[in-house]
Amino acid sequence: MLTKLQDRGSRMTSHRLALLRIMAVSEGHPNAAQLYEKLREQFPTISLATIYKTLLVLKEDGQVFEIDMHNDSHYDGNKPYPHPHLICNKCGDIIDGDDVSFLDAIGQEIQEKYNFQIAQSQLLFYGVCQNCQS
Amino acid sequence: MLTKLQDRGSRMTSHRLALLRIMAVSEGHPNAAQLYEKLREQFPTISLATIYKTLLVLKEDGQVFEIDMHNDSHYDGNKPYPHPHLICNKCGDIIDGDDVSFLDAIGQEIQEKYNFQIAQSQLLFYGVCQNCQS
DNA sequence: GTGGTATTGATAATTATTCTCCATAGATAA
DNA sequence: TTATCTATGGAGAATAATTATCAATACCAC
Repeated sequence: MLTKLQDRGSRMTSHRLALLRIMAVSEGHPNAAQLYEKLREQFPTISLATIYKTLLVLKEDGQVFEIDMHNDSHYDGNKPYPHPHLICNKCGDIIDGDDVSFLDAIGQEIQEKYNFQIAQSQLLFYGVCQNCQS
Repeated sequence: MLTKLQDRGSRMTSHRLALLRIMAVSEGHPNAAQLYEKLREQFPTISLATIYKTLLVLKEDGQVFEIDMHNDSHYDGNKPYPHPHLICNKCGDIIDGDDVSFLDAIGQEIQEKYNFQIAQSQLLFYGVCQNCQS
């Protein structure tokens, strides 16, 4: 993971390593502010701007996926490959929708019908999650 | 369309009618600023806040669909039912991806596998459109 | 170690969207 | 038609996430 960064002329710093670790370990989908709070425990002088800059680098690297929600992006570092996200309107939880087939099928269909070269996708389903239904 | 509004206790005004007409007629997917410019031709004193307020009402009514792009929402008034949007990274065009099957299949799969009640969806595919490939 | 350069932190700037508040216009009933 | 009640409109301020600026610092190849 760090070789990928260095190949692009980027440097591996303690901040970036820590952010990568948090993204890889944490189960959730934090936003910039939440990452900021977590990193401040280890690096009390870290700036919010640094979070955004680091996330930008990691996004370009494909190591982190941005879930572009309305005026509040969240980030997925566990599974940076394209997959749907299920967002609960009640508890706000973001559930990873891997295990969903048809994705390749949809991609292929769009490619053929519209002659559109897909580079990335953002599939968000809003609704009510299992826990909030009871 | 206007009865729908009135049922909810909303009033049909000349501004709203004009905005509905523009949304229904125009082929594109304008954002708030673009709608503001178009409406200013007819109503020079209209405010940008009015655009946002009207769009909010129409969204709640289901007459307009919000394409929630990064810090710049665009709106779809032609086909307010859920369908994918193909966004070209080169020319910025937004293409309607109706005619795409598998959507119901994906919805059903998510419903079953995750026991998730889908209320709305936002399916964005980023890439290169047909025109920009040549 | 040293030097060149990417990164950092503090803060200002930007930008889309929302809020506030009062004036006005639309609907309803007499 | 007129009076009245309430939703809507306009102007500008306020909000909040994100980005830009820039001097100081830390990383890494040599």
